[in-house]
Amino acid sequence: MTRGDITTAADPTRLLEEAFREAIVAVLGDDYRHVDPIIRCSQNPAFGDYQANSAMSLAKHAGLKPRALAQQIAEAVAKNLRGVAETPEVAGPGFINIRLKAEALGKMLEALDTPQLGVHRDPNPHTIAIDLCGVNIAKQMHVGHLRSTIIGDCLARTFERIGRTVHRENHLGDWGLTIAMVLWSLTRSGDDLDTLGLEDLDKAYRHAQAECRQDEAAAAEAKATLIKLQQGDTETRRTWHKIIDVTMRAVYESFDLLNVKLGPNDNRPESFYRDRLKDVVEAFRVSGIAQEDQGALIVRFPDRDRPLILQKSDGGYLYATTDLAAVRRRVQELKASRVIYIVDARQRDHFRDVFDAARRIGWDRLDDGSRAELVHVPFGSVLGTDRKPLKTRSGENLPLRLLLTEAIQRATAEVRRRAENPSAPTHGLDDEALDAIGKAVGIGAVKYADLSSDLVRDYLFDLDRMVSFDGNTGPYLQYAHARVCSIFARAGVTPTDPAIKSAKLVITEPAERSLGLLLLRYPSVVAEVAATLEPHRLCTYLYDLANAYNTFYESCPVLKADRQQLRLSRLRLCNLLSRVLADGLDLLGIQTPGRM
RNA sequence: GCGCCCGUAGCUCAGCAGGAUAGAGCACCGGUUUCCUAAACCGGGGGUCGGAGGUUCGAGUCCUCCCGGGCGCGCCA
Repeated sequence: MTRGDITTAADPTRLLEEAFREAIVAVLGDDYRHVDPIIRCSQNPAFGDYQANSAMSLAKHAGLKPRALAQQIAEAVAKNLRGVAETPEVAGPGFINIRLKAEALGKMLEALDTPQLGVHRDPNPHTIAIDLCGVNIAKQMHVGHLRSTIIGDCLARTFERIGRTVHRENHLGDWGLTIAMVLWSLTRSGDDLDTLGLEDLDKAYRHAQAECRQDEAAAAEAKATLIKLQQGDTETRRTWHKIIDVTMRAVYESFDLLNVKLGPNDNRPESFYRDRLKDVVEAFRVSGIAQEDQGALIVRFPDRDRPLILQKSDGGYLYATTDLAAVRRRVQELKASRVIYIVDARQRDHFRDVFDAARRIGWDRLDDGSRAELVHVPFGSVLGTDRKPLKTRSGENLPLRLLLTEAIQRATAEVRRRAENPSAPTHGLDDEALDAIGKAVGIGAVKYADLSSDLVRDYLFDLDRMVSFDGNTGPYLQYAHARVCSIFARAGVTPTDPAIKSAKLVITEPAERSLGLLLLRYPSVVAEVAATLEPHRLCTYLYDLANAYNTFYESCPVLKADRQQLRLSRLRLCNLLSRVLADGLDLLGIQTPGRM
């Protein structure tokens, strides 16, 4: 490995790709310089650590026999990989299997053992905007906001981890007729606004909505209130600010409880765009992209019946109008090359229309002429164990607080139960400490359950399963991490001890090897999540990693290793593992208590 | 009616821009260990990957049709 390999030194896949590309060129000629060598991790250890799968398709293209070509590539690549891998072997229809030398594996792991943990920096200088959370003023947060917030925060952390600047855009619903209905309802009732809580606002919201639906006079009053709000009437504005304060105070508490990196600076409410809506509509009108139809202004698309409505026949604007204003700002002012919407899958059609309209008018174009990627990350509903969307008995959305409180209670109960074991490191901790751990575990459980399967699928909110310390759960991962911490406590050394930090990593046992190979995949997994916007890939990886660690720990003595060199090597490996685990969990927004 | 999404073990889910005999967890059955270790680890049974065609050297993965479930569809957000 040369000096120039500093970034790839810890990433065998990249190293192998290079080596194979050269080998392919050596065998087939320069025309093949840009083919993908198709390097994959082997599923089965019997086939080595990695495999190159390109020979089969290349053979067809070049008119050669697959196995014969594979043999030639294998021979050519052997030279490039001297010192790194054993002699590559051809198997099956033309797979080339590669097994890393233990020595090289140790070196790569040492190269991974940096503060960056080998994660590559994304050189793209543009920012990324993530539309997430989207709470409504005067409404409690419910399960629908949960997913958007958790997923958005996770993706934001991932992008920040690879060096991108992220704008978290909390597109608050603080404007429009629904808000006006609440304001009207509150002024009429004459309640003391200073004593109002979010539950009261929530109630007013529902009552006002029901009343306006049935009673035309009420609807007219609400509309009048909207006009007062729009015209800046002092009293109305005062009430408006008040309900925003009350709502957001509770929302910030939820953010804090959830351990998401969101705050007042991330608020970009609908009202922020209110002065821009006229321009949006005008731009579409003068460009001819939008047309009048039955008194409304709409955009038609050649490939679908459904039009996008920009302006109602009464002159009012719609949420599509605001969304277009937001796209424009995010690309042109925030300079985002990716604008990502974390919104319920049911709004797929809406975003398709909005994005297509934005592209047609060119609002996805950046200064340098490139086009920003507008992408909707759709997620499924949260279902109860009865397979129906989570609702309260009265059929309303389940408040987030209720749901989180129960998760925390369950987790805390389990933490306490385990603390009764005299050999548990948590034994004898006071209530406050145990509660703090229970909170981290409960929230971690909810988040992991949310992030660990394909986002578009509906997921079952099953507390029994998600709070369990066994299986593919948040607590299992946190537990694996805590166990590593406890080794160091027992060893009486800190992970930063120079003897550990500088120890040579020696890979001997199979379990050690599997763990090492898995650790080396971390940088590419992070990159993969950033590319695909699929956090569950990271979850699966971390779960495999925790499993590999538990197996290693079972079969490889650490503190009682028979040689001092091996002991230090394994301690260093443990430390590396714990940091990768903690780093990965942090990307998921999950905390890692030292004991649990 | 039009459109979108989903269908993998009893249950909950993976399956990495098609690659070797389809993998986990839970549950079930059996074993090891009480250990440097916080009860963890190892093994087993269980699948015509919704169905039928097609493309390919190779399909759970791509294409077409069908079945089943969910969701959306002009002035709410």
